[in-house]
Amino acid sequence: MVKSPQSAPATLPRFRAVPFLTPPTITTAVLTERQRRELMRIGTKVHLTPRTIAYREGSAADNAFIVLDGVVKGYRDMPSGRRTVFAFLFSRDLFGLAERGRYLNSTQAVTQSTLLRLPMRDLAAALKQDGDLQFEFLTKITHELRESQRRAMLITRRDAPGRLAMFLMLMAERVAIGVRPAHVVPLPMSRSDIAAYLGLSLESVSRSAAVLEHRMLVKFEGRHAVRLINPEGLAKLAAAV
Amino acid sequence: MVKSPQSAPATLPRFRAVPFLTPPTITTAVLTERQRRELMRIGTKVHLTPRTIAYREGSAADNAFIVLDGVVKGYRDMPSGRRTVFAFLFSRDLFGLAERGRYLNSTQAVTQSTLLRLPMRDLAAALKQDGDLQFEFLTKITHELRESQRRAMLITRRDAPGRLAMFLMLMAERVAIGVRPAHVVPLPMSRSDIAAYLGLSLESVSRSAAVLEHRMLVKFEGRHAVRLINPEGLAKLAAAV
DNA sequence: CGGGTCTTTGATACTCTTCAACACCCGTGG
DNA sequence: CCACGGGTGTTGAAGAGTATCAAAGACCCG
Repeated sequence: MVKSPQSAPATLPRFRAVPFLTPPTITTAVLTERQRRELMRIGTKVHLTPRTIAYREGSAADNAFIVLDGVVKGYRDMPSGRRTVFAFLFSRDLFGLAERGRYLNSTQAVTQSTLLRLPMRDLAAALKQDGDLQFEFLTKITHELRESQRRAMLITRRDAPGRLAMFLMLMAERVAIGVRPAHVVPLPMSRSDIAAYLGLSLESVSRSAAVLEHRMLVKFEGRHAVRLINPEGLAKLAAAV
Repeated sequence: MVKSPQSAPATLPRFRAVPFLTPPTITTAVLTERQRRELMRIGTKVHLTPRTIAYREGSAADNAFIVLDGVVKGYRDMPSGRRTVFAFLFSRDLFGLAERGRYLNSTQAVTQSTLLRLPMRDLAAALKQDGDLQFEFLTKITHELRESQRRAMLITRRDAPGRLAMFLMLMAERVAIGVRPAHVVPLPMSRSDIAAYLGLSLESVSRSAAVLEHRMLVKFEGRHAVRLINPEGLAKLAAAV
């Protein structure tokens, strides 16, 4: 069986990131073998069952985390009881960098997950010493800033079907890095999580899904997968803004 | 005349950021004198008149920037002609870290501004060599990620007056760092910029401003300032979500 | 003082939210 | 193996709020 980069063993941490320098200048492979071992030395593996909370908003931010395997969501409960999901964190994502020593939002496992827990003090010390390693972190955080802006773009849209279309495109391109677009895209999270991510009501997500199906763009298969029937049409709708 | 940190001369760069480590661990002053001089050595000052574009979306991202003085906006034009403002960048803000050597959005001076232009290659080299300096950048980018998430929270709100209230609170706390809440808050940007930032129509912003005034929460003074009449009430409305 | 830009105000249509009831799926227990 | 129950997801109807189109008003600069 051929080992693809997608399914690399979750033993050593990696980053999912696009560097900001142009190709000819890239001297990084988004974590070298040595750097990954260094991170493993600093951190400890943590296994999370679905719905387990990694940390809560407001608690002491002693650790940063790297997702080795699985899906985690970062969210925040609003005073009104509404919940907002800021990000779905997948394998090779970094999270847990907080403000003034306190986490600003909570994180919960969506699926069975494995995390690498990195004590902030040790991590900070290691980063300051190893400029190249730290540069990878800088690249990664910048990448996450851009992803956050993409979500902001998504939320800016007013029409629910358009938002859902953009979301599906995001999920699709995540599983199809470099490969031809996957035609069946897994959706590990619940409808309610999707709604909280899209800033819509649960019902609107459901209706939008029906709209997309009626337009013959996609076909939802069970609760946790979509088949892309007409990827071009979906992309066109997603890009409309 | 006493020189406050707020009005420090725009000769040396600074960062506006909240560190992620807890106070006892903070060994940084958000750029030491030496680091600031190092950045000045790498970069060059650029003066921008209002409406001048620092760079355009899609162009080669050869430089990062630090705002020394003035206000700059980061925006993106959607296919539909709609414009989204992602961030207002103030003194001590960092911007221009791009993806794969291309800027993802455009930046334009809102007011007369002074920037420090930092060639990416030199900057990257300097950061890799000076772990402490790079840690400041990491802190700063993390700070901007949080600010991006705050905007996302803002956009998630459905009611226009609430969004505007949150925006005014943001602007107010920016000018009142450590000081008692300022009662007159400058709004350098146009209504249309505010609308693009809030994800609302221009008219909705105008109407929301009227609502806030009728509720005796604020009083708009001219086009570029607000007086906070009832800061607690405004904060309460802003926090409602 | 005048032109042009920016902003405010008004009326209508449209979409999403909300509340409510129903259908579905899955694990559990009989 | 089948029935049951709770969480999850879907569908329906009414109401709230903003976007849009249109026009008048305020402000700024030359």
